[in-house]
Amino acid sequence: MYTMRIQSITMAANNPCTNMSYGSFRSLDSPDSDFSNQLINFELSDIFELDNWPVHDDPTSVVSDPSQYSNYAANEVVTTERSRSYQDGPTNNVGSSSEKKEVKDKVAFKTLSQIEILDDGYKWRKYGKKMVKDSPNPRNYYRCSVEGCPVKKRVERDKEDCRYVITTYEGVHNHQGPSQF
DNA sequence: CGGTTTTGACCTGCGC
DNA sequence: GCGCAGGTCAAAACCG
Repeated sequence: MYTMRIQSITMAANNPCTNMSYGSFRSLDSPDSDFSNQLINFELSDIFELDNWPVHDDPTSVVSDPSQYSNYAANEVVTTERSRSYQDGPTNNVGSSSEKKEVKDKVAFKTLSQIEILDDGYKWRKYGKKMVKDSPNPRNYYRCSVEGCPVKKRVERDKEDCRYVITTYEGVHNHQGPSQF
């Protein structure tokens, strides 16, 4: 589990057809972390699908061309939790054949936005809403509308600063995004 | 009329 | 075992 506040996101080598995009975070905080104040390179498709790229302060100005995200300034908290190490490769198939709990790829980010439903390019269906214990704001649960797609997301307002919306994606889309190139 | 939202009930995991 | 909290289900309502 890594948590960091992003100073900037730089993308390079976009290929919308393959979702194989690379970029880097520059972290602002996490002083205890190795990530502090250094660039973290990642394969974009590891963390979120291209069409899940966070919408920034002005959600009405969603950029449809991923190349325009290059050097996009941000101030978001990104938390990733992954079931497998991409450095090690997808070889961890030995040992307990049936894991009791399947840990899925998970990424959360905080966005300054007046609206909670940010258009990330996918079609979502709401399936639940809950009040959470230590927050005055309800948490909304969404599932990808595409049949068979396991991706879910949770959306809630930041309890500390309700100007922010916290979005958590879980899982990886098993289909092309609705915006076919 | 079909897809989406709403919302109370139900399920499950966890701490005590 | 019990209670709590988070997550999901599903029927009814809603909407284009």
